[in-house]
Amino acid sequence: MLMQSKNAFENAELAVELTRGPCLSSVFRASSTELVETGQAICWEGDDAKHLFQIVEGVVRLHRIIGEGRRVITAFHFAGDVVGASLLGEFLFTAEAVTDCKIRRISRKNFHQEVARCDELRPAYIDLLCRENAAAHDQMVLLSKKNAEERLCTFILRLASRPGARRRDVLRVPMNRQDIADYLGLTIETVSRTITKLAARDVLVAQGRHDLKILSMEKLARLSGGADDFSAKTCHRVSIH
Amino acid sequence: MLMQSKNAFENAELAVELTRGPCLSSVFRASSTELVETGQAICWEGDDAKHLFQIVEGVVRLHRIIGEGRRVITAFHFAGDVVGASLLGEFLFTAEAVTDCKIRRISRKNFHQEVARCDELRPAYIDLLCRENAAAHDQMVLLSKKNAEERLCTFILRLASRPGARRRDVLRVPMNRQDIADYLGLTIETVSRTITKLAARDVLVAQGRHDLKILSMEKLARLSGGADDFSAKTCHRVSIH
DNA sequence: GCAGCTCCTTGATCTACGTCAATGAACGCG
DNA sequence: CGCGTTCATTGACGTAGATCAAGGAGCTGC
Repeated sequence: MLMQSKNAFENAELAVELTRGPCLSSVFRASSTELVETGQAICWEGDDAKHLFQIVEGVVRLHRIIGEGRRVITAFHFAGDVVGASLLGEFLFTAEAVTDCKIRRISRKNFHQEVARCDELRPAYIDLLCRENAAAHDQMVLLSKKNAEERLCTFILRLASRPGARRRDVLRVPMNRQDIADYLGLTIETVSRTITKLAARDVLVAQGRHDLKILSMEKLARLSGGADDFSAKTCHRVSIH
Repeated sequence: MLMQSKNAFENAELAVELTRGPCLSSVFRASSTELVETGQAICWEGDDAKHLFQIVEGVVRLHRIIGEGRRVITAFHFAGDVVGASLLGEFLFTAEAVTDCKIRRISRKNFHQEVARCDELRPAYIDLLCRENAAAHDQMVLLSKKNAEERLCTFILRLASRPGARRRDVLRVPMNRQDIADYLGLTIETVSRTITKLAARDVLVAQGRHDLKILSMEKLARLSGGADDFSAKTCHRVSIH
């Protein structure tokens, strides 16, 4: 039915309303959507940051290359997320589509004009910047003090906490092992081994390359190493149940 | 004597003008300065973020505690820096004085009123948030992909790039080894051994606990592992001279 | 349905860094 | 000024995770 075909779209809008308030999303509403195929870049590290993007559908990774073949994924972004808000002059990352994506763009100039013009937009923008900062801090903690198992569990919890990411207890993991490894500061082999180990402990089971069946959210939360502001919340949520 | 005491003050003002423009600093100008002794906390992780602080003099570390005795230092801040700008509800870190400090504070409410009121303040505030974000990204790269030597060299370069941090080729390092280790995601022993190794290679020499004599900025830059937006700049600066 | 990818898993080994423990240098205090 | 405390260095050893290498599983296209 109509509902069905409109669904992904509506979900994106909904996600936006829920996470950022209606405001920031409305800036993009006038722009037409562009299609970006899996693997294609949306913008490049070092380029002039002339645009901001909103992800309407799909998953995007942000990465930086350092030296010979070292890649760091600094963030994943999902439907409703805005990419490029926290930039001054140039892009500090390359953004690439992890899955086929629909995006909208707005020029940096227009964006800032809109933000300056509309009093309700400004707090939403500040809010976004602060959230990005908080996320970066959590990631610094993860990279600095967590072991492989804690990193993986934290990552899975983050994914699982997105509304609609789980269908029953099956979690969709759109990115491949290399993406996960580069995000968590590990190798592909360690990610793989850690998943196997978690399966042996009845925490979760891999079902194909892109699905994880979560057997125990409690164990996952306990193994995530805490103090990440997110897992703290999850712990809480879990212990209340 | 009065001159003397006013001197540090003036320098802080100057540092502020240079790094942030006159605007954000002016918000704090009405506030009286408070003294914070070495080791004392300025605010605590988890507390309501009711104030923002500006460091007038001294060095401050921001840290988070995770689990049993794991501490992550997410940033160091220096004279002129504003602490607590990128927060929504509560402090995401504990801030402590690394050296004796003078600080000023302003209530979050007043701060946001001022920012909303003054059109010139807003870009300065956005600018600050974006810079913090960029710094967090650089740190994520460091923690995720750099080895001990690259981390240390990057850190020393960052310190050395602050105006006035070097007296001739002697760099003041106000923090102790544990602070450095917790900032770089290493242990105190590894930091110590790495300094020794750099000394053996004629890159630098430790002079007491808190001074490093830099023997070759070029080597330092080469060993820092690049791609950190900072070290790129430094490389440039060095190669021009 | 099988050929040929790409991506993932598993195993064997290697190593950078952590841990544990002892010694030595700096700084404050009586 | 020497004594004690704190902080830093150095050494011996252990280990989590990287690296290297060999299958295996899952798509894609004929």
